[in-house]
Amino acid sequence: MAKAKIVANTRGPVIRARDPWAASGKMRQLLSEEERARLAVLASIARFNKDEDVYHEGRRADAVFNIITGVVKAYRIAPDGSEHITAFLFPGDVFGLSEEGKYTNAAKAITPVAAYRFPVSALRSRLAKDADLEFHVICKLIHELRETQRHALLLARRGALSRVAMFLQLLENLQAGRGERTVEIYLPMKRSDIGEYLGMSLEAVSRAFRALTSRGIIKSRDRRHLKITDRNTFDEIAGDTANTSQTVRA
Amino acid sequence: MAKAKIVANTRGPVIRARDPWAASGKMRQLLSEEERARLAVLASIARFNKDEDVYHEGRRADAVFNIITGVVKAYRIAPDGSEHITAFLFPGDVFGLSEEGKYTNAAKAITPVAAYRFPVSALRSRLAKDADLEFHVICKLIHELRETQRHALLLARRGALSRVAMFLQLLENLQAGRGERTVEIYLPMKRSDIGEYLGMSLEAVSRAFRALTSRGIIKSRDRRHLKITDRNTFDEIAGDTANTSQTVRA
DNA sequence: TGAACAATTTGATCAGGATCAAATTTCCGG
DNA sequence: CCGGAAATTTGATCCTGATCAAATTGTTCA
Repeated sequence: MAKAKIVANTRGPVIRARDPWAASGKMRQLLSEEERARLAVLASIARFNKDEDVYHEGRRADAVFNIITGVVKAYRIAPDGSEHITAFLFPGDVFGLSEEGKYTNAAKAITPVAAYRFPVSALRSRLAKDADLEFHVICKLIHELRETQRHALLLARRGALSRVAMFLQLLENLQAGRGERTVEIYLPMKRSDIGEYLGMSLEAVSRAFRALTSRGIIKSRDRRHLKITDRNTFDEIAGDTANTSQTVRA
Repeated sequence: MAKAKIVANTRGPVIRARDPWAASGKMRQLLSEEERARLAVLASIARFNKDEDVYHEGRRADAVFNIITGVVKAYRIAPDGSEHITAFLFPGDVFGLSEEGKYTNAAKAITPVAAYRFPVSALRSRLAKDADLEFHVICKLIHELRETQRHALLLARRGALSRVAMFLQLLENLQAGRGERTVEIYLPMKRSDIGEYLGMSLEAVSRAFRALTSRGIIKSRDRRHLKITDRNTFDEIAGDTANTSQTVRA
């Protein structure tokens, strides 16, 4: 388990929300200022170094995290030792929801990370008492569900270029949504991480980048910064199969 | 849009829940009898023939469905005309949650289907007033999120056998969870549907089945019924990378 | 019951990636 | 600023699954 330095309850954590309805184009906060305040009292701040574990599988899940700065990867180790990445988590993202007191995956900071830490028990009883807050959480979950389905959609896509392009699209949306209008896309993760997320080899990822570059579709400043130079072809390759579905079991 | 025969409010719909915490082994109902009763008054019953649309993309999302019997596939049509299946929906499953008044995917019955139909407006105001019920919905959503992430995991898996095996595992869990302890796995969907769900060609699906059969790992009675004859090798091939992660953005 | 069509299986070819190897570049600690 | 380790790129070969075709089997309905 991470030996995170818990920095005590300072002022209220500002749970900055990405637009939960991004697809609709409107920039809306998930939680109101007041709602955030209601949760604020529960949190403390934790910091993690690059490559430090936030928590790992099987660990008792006693807290939920909300990233302030940095990037985290959520992953699982397969019995054969290989690892699979289920998600990249960016500022604003919440993670660590557990099922029955155990984390079912591991999380590791891939850059220095600061995050709010919510004890799960407190959170639960708080939610139970606040219907309004709860409703927003539901909206959030539905949104997340959609994102995950998008990931599945991405994985179903054959063709390395398609996958990588769609991945870049995803990153771009994520960053644009948070107001980082730098035109440039930032890739905090390693090629091998991308490969695992996309279900392909790191070499294939590398080649896909080169292919996109040589075709003049993207242009990279260094290994972690690039911009899209040919929007049309890019979107075409990414397939742009827009949305996903919403389904729940009762 | 489906011209579903709405069969009016009969008695209360029994929202039969699959175990929301299946992984923990305990068989728990998502909603209590009483909670179900609270939702019951909102629903009517709709029936669909095999191959009939339940709803389709872009349609105003005025209702949520809860399957009583039959199987539904949720899918999207890509701009290039190809379709991708995002989920198979079985009895007990709820679907049709919309984002902003529009369905973002299509749903079609692949067998005759009966389902409860909940007008979305009524549902929403009901939920807003019932914190307890809402909490369970959250649990449900988290569960669904987990399932979807499992789907993503499945898609990331390379190797046709792995994918198909994992798919069968998924079906088995689903059916076992509902108490159908027939040992036999039932496949209500076409090979091409499976292929789309798994992101591979229908021929590859067919070959994977044959491969598993000739290796003595599964044995099929007919095209829609099979059982696993070699559990060990099966699990090994399926990779059994158990669980997934839980992540939400705030 | 058979014609017509849908679904599935099987075959053969081919391309995209995986994999193994090696050369470069980047990153860090000292 | 240097040396070593890690990350990335590049190369070459091989294999899996996509694709195109055709043969079977199943299903539906007159």
